[in-house]
Amino acid sequence: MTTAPATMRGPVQRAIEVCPVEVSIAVLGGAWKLSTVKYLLERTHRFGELQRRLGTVTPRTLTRVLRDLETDGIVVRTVYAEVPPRVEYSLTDLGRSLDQVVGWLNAWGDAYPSSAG
Amino acid sequence: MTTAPATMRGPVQRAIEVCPVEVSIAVLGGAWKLSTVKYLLERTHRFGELQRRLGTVTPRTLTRVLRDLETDGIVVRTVYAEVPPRVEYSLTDLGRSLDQVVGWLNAWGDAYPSSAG
DNA sequence: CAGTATCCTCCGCGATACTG
DNA sequence: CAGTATCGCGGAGGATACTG
Repeated sequence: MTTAPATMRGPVQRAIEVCPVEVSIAVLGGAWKLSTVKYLLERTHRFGELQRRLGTVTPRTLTRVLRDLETDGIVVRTVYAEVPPRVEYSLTDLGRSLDQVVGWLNAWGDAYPSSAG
Repeated sequence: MTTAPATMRGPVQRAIEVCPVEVSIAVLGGAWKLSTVKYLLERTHRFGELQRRLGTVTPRTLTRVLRDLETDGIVVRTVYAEVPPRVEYSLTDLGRSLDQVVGWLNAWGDAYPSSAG
């Protein structure tokens, strides 16, 4: 129904054997992934935009993050045949279905350190 | 207010510099962590119980997972001076505050593969 | 029962430099 | 602008064996 991954990444496959929450972590865990989704929930972004908003991510890492999210059916990559090159990243239906989840995790992470000293 | 970590693990510290969602991932990301929390939301568990319910986790890994969750203020470890030894793991207030999050992630992960082939 | 001790492998992620 | 190419390190997580 929603957008579906063509091939399944290893970590995701293995997670399915364990528990649904492990599937979520296999897809969304790892640095920069949820931050990227969070920005894409806001609006479509270009590669450089994402890089600047994320702050300290390297191009290589951001590329892999976006490729993973694309493989997992979260992100769609659109290339425009222009000069200079323009590539836009947006969310699939499945990606947009993360709206609530991202909201909760953002709120929980935001409240987290306040309980510490 | 809720239970607070005494010391802060490196990944969590670094995540704070980036985005609240990265904090959540720093605490909850990684294999077995959310599954463990999910079972502990159900009720208190002993070490061996958790190991059996998780299925294929090694003792070494489960120990580290539980120590991390303890350091991060999610889990409480209670040792009973008995023979044979008995150790029980339960959630802190902060850990219990993950109820909703775990529910969402479990539901999302459960629906995830159905959209694929 | 509830872990430790050792060892080892994979790969996530960063640093740096280069390109169509 | 939007990446790729190379290199390297640290740490997550498994395999196996042992212990208070």
